[in-house]
Amino acid sequence: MNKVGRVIQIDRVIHEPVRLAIMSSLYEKEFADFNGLLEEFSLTRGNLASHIKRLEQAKYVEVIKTFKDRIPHTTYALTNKGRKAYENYWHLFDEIRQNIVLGG
Amino acid sequence: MNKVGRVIQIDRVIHEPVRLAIMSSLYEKEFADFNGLLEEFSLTRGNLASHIKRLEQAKYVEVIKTFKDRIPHTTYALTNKGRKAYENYWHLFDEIRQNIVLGG
DNA sequence: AAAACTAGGTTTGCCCTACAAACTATTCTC
DNA sequence: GAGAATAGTTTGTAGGGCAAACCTAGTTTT
Repeated sequence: MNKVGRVIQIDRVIHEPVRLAIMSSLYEKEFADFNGLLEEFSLTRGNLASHIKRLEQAKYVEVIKTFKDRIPHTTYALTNKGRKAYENYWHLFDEIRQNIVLGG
Repeated sequence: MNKVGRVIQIDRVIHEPVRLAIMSSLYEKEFADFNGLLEEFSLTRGNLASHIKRLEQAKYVEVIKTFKDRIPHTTYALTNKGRKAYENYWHLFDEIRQNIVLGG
């Protein structure tokens, strides 16, 4: 293993704590809605919306808009890409933890 | 478990990838020197110095200045506080991973 | 002793991002 | 149409990472 020039290549989209928590939540529960996440993580609406937007742009999360009792209801779920990225993130972290990391 | 107002309380000092890599390296090897880290992670001197400064300010890392063949040689090591913070960081991450997180 | 080199920084300037607060758009109820 | 709720977008600010330039103390070379 070449020690020279190892590069830290962590996925910054996922690495941000709020987004990591959202991804983690979605990974386990399959679905989550806007107000649920809002309450769960004590965020402002704007802040939550912008984090989700970031995850959408990375194609990690898809948005499902429905109506529930005639009230708009937005639900989120991981895409396949998001699921893979999330798994890969943890995989990389295991390697960092064992110090066998990072790139080559 | 109260779901309202869970807070994401990740230690940002450690969470930054470069610093996480440095901490990880020190956790395993006990010691590391400036030029070793420089080479290991492909950083500029200024960038590395500023990350280490950050870790020093948090009292996670201590600096050991010696001379090696009359050439100054700076070595770094984790403090007890740093060691604990590092372990705690991973502990929190395990909880995030299992989604049993975060505060409460 | 002057020049050049080395280790280990500090300073400067740029750019990106998180965040709160304010504002907006859409659809519902009355 | 007025008012309320959801789900955003926009704006402004503060903080942080980064490279490049500069700095300082000591060492070696000439």
